Amino acid sequence: MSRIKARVLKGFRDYMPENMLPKQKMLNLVANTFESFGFSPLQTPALEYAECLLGKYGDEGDKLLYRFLDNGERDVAMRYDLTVPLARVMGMNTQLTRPFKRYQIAPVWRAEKPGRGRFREFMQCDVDIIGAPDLMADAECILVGCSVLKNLGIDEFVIRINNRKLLTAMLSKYDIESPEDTLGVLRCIDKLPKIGEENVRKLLMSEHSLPASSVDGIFEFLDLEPNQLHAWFSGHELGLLGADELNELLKLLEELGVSDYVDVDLSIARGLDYYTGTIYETFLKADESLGSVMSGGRYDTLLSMFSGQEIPAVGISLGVDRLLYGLIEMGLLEAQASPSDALIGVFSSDERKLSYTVAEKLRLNGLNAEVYPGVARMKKQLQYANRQGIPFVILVGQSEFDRDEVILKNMKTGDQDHIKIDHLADHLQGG
RNA sequence: GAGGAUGUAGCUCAGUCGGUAGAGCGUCGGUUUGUGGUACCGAAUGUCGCGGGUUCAAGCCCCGUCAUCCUCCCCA
Repeated sequence: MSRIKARVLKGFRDYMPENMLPKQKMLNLVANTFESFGFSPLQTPALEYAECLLGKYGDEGDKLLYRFLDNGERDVAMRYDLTVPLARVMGMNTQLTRPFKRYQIAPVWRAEKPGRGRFREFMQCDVDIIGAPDLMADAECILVGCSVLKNLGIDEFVIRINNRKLLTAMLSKYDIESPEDTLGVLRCIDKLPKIGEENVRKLLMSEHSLPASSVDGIFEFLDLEPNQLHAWFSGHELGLLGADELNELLKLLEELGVSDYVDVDLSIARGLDYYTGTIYETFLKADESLGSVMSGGRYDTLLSMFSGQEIPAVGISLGVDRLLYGLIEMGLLEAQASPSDALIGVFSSDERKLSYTVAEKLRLNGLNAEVYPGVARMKKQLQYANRQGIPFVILVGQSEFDRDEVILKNMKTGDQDHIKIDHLADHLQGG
């Protein structure tokens, strides 16, 4: 039999146990936090009709879809994010009670060129509120995001918020109206923290051939305080609306007690073009170079593509992999090869049933316990526990069992003691 | 998609002037047949990314190709 070369596709990864265990811990906590705010889980198919996804992400986005004909010649594509499938679900289930609050944690696929921290398959984790035009919904998304990070043990982070209406209004003030120009200029402004004001000015003038007066105006806008926005946009309806929205949101966030985590940053733009109002990105102070770990915004027009009517929507999305990386980097989560609290060794075939008895007893007490699957030399069994990072090994032979005892060995310190079987779970739970 | 760098043992890498390969770590075995992680002893391991060319001779030189990493780009 010829051997097949073992390999995975570029941009795709195996998720090994040592990473999956902390990741699942994190995701459980995230899901519980979402549910504590009344968000319900939703699951949608990996594969969608291509037409359901096309035209929602901009021209670039369409090119990044994994798209092909299935065996029945149907034009299909793998989901690119979780927001558009949600919009599709809303279009198919118009009877759903609104506001509809759901969360979804699932992989998405983008046929991008993979790079550092960028993959073709990655996990997204979204919470959205559909059918709530009030800014209270925007504020709630931000509040949930703060709770998630705090529950994960992160306290040093900043959520930068902005409003697309302000950006659109500001650009139209300088006669930048076409979608391509708008996006191009926004993308340019988005680079501000990365490349600095001078370079952004140069880019705006060279690549977008903006007059110096417009560029000056753009930077004047970027330096405005929230309370100056209203005056700056005087007479400009959309701009005034955006200014009011932003200030009202800030007031709400104050009421919710999360203002300390929030910063207004008028240069935040976000890549996807379906955002219509509030937008936000979140950075960990410990490592801002990680990029945004949580972002999103309001998209009041996207749903109309499926339902024919405008349904307001707002949501936030966690960068699961980045967040996990950050948590491990900050020492808040540890890589872990095995979920077991204890390994029960086996001395002989005659004594293995004793090991099974002890293991079952631990499981009934809510502990994770595994019996070594074989009658190997004790050296090998201990070595296995050691390599898997299992903190305790329990040895039980007939002589110990006859006295209702086991040997409990702490693999970190090397200490071992005879423990009554009835007290075993307490010893393990106590650490 | 554009530019740059790198591909040699499971991993990290060395390899001189072209003369068909080496170290450390890891793995396996032993010192301890009911005790790991530290110590000591021993062993196994290669289509030198792939294809072609130059040469008496190529890991090394030339051409092509593929893969990986970095930068630009874009994002989560």
